[in-house]
Amino acid sequence: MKKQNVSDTVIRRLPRYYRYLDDLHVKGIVRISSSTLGEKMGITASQIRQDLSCFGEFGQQGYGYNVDELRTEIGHILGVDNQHRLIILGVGNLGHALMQNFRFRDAGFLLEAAFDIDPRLIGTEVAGVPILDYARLEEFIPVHRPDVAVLTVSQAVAQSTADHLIELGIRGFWNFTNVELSTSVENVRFEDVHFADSLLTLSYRITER
Amino acid sequence: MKKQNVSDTVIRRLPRYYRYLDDLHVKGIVRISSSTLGEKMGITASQIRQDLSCFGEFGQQGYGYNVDELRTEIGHILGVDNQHRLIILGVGNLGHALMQNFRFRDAGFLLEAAFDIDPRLIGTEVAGVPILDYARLEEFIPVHRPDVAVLTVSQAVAQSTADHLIELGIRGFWNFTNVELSTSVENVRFEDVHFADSLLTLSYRITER
DNA sequence: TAGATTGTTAATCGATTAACAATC
DNA sequence: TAGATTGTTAATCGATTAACAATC
Repeated sequence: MKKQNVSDTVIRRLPRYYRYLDDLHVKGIVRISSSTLGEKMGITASQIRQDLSCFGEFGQQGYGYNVDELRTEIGHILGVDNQHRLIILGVGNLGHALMQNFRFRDAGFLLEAAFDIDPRLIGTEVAGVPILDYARLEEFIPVHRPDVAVLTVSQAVAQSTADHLIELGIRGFWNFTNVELSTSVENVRFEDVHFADSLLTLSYRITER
Repeated sequence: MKKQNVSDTVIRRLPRYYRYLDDLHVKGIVRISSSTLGEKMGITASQIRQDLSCFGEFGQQGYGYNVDELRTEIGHILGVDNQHRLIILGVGNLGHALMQNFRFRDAGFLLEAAFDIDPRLIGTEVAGVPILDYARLEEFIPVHRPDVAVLTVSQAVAQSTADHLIELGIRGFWNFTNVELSTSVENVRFEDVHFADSLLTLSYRITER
């Protein structure tokens, strides 16, 4: 029975299921039971079945789950076959690293362009993706209609850049600045990658007390 | 009354408190109540007081909290004044970006060196930090005794690199490879930064259904 | 003193685990 | 058919919120 609103706790586990299932698939494993998967992942079989039940019925009694099928279903739930379009704002070290290394395709995203204000970067390409002048954003967005903006600008301009992009219609932000963004506009989603927060929790855990 | 084992949910909120308090401190704000802070952060005053009570009593009835004092206390709990030492494994785009941009100092870490196998990188420096030959790891670690290794190597060698480092005594890993690491050695902590998982949750949230 | 706000206990809510009938 | 394993309901556990006496 499908749920209306699935809790954030469940959503945050989906990519992990997706990764494990993809791995099993690559290894040529065809079927898996919730208990075997649970063992591998270090969680209970109950949790897996409970999580999946939010979205439908994907298994078969006495058999378990077809790995490829379940992987595809979870991918679908996550929206990886939606071909979301995305742009990068700020081609510093981190923006550049993402352009060069991150498999946007695997997450179902198409990287259309990157933007910067540095004249030495504008007009060049990284991994086949053009770096355009930030000033040309306003003409670019209505034409290409990207869904998501990756924010790899400096902290100082993070909020103002976001505001500008929201005004132009962007509704999803993958935020790498160590700033929490906010807006009064409806349906804008921020996904923060807080490096510092992550390292600090590690610091806590290795601190003797 | 201090708790023995503080739950992970609480720990993961501490860096956020730390950030907000630091911000208030920089803005020159001296005191704050749990309700005002809660409003700013979008959480309840109850939660703040409950969270803090795991570690001690930091406020004063009728007054609230001294911003600078509470910030310092939370920093202490997180271990930022421990001067943890850290090394980077793999100076690709991402390793390089972290060396150049990330404020390790602010998180209480001292970046001692980076390691790579590329002869074009070995012997050079980034932001004043030397890049050394991976082959020299075994002589380096016993001398400098780093606490944490940042893993920015390729997926393919992630687990084997971790195994090697664990053998040499490293007990904390800040893991940027999209692989989940494991070990049978006690007291080893992994903190994963899963870019793909993060982007996939954003994908879910912007997908119409 | 009166008002404000803490730390903590109790109540509520949500998430995880266990149990089991249904069924492949 | 018998064994295995699902999806779901019920029980448990943990986390969040509310309430309030203590007190600055």
